[in-house]
Amino acid sequence: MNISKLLTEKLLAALAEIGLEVPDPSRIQVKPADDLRYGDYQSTVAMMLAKPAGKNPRVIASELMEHLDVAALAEVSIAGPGFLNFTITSETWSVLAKKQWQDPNHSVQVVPKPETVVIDFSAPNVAKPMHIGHIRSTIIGECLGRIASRLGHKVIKDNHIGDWGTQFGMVTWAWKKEVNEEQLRIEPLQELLRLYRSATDACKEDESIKDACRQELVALQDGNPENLAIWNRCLELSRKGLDEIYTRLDVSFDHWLGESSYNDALALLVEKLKSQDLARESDGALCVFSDESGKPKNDPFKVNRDGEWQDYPMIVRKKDGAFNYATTDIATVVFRADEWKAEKVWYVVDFRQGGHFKQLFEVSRRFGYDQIDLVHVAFGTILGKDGKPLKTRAGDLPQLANVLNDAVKAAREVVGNKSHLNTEEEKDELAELIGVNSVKFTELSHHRMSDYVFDLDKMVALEGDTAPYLFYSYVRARSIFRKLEEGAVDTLDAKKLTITEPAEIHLVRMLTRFGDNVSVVLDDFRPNILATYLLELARSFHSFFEACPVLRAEGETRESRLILCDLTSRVIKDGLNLLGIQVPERM
RNA sequence: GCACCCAUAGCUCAACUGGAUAGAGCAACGCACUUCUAAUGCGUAGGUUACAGGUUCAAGUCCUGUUGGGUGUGCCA
Repeated sequence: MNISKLLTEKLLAALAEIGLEVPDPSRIQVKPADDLRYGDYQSTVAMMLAKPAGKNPRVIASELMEHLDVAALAEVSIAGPGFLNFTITSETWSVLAKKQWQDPNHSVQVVPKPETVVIDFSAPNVAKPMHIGHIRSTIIGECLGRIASRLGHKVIKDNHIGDWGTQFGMVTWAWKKEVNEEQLRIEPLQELLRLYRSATDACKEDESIKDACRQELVALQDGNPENLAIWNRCLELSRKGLDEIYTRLDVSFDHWLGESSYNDALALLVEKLKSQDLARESDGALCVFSDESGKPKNDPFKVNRDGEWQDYPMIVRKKDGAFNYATTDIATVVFRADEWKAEKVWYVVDFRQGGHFKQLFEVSRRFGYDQIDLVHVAFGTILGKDGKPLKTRAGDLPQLANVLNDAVKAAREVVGNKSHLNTEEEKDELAELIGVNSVKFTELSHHRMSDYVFDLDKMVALEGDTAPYLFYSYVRARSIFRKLEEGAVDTLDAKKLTITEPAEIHLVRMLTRFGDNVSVVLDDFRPNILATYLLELARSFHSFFEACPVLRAEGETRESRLILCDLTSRVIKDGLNLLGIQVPERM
């Protein structure tokens, strides 16, 4: 039981007793206090109800206080214009800490109604190495998947790779002309990238080559054996490279149903769209237009040009007969709903595709898929130090593998200077862990919609709001137990838990907020809430660790502090794992 | 032009969805290591939350407008 809910129930009971009418009981709650000077929890209920009741909020507050049956839990006081402040007693803190320590879930509550959630994330184009642009989707998606699973949902992580689009026409065109089998063996991803670039360069110079590339794509989609063979080899080679990166990032998928998986369904789908009058021909293409039901301003199928609202349809079949990503995306919704019985689909995709998703969701709804909850989990841009979208000197997006290597290199220097580890191998391993996870943690600690500057030095820095800071608090806590004999944790006795020092109380206060901070991430798809929470928890642990000797304390105090160290390290490890981050045992 | 997103300390970012005196980290300055890992802690300084109105007992948060930036805008994904 969560203390906030418990106090809310008590408050509702008190409201009923004094006979005050409550218009919307769901809005009555006792929340963690923003400012610890006013206690641990607070409620603004007296001020909310003052006006409708025609009473002074402080009067309501004091009536409530008289009828609040929380003496065993907290002290209550009235402050300011009518706040009810709850100060949790140290006995209650002890009980809460004990419960959480004994709970393998660390008081994370599963949802009452689990749902089937498909998470569509990462989705790189094959035949091109992953670049920095893929990091946000990949890391956020993995994190949301872990948290949703933990909260009891049935999660299906699907990597909807781009294995069927225009870029394949380009690669195939260049492959036929100039593939280097030697290079393909040595550095397959780089060779594929070279072919792709060669084709894009050629297209820029000669329009007819663009058409040739399109023809290669159409041939592939029609099942031309040579094109299919090339496609298969590209896929195989790319998959190897992608697996390597995903392993390094500790990201996994349940399915890899790329665009190609839906190819066979597209023709029939488009016929259905036509027969249901959802799609019609326009300029040779087959399009879905607005149903004219709403204001043009909010209509995803309208666009304003020179003061006039014009049609802006979703094209489901191009005039050359080929299907595009809109078509596959509709087919994908249908498949996920029909075959997987998905109740929710979360698309973790760059915000620039917002318009596309509005159209997709609307078409799905009109096509009869109106029960499934489709969400575009959008995110912003990663910037370089110049404040512009991150690019290499050559003007391309940096490859993800190179970025990770750079991060590990930077981490290695820091580790070399600071680490307590003995061997170079251990230090290399730690640098890999810190480097990769610093990139991940930086991503997850930002609000997903904000653009942020990619600054390697800051990510792996010695101090500050970083992954190493969290690692350090974990390692510090665990190091205590290495000083004890094996199995010392198992003999700890939580019956004797005493929490009295301010630093202890503050640590417990932070620990008890873990469950809520995990749940709230999914309210608006905000991993940064959990990341920020963990930093705050780590900070309160360091304060505790400086202020309260553990091994040198005696009796119940020593026992209690050992338990706090154990619990904190477990919660930090658990929380980081939910973000998708592994912790080191030593550093 | 129109639509979407963003604007908070010198810098990088928070603010539990409307609550009290807007918080952290970096950078700056001061203090604390023969003491459980100082990759740390404690302290000082730093703000008209872009601007102007409105709603509310209460606004960084909601609404309207303005300014500045990013993005999108018919066959790429």
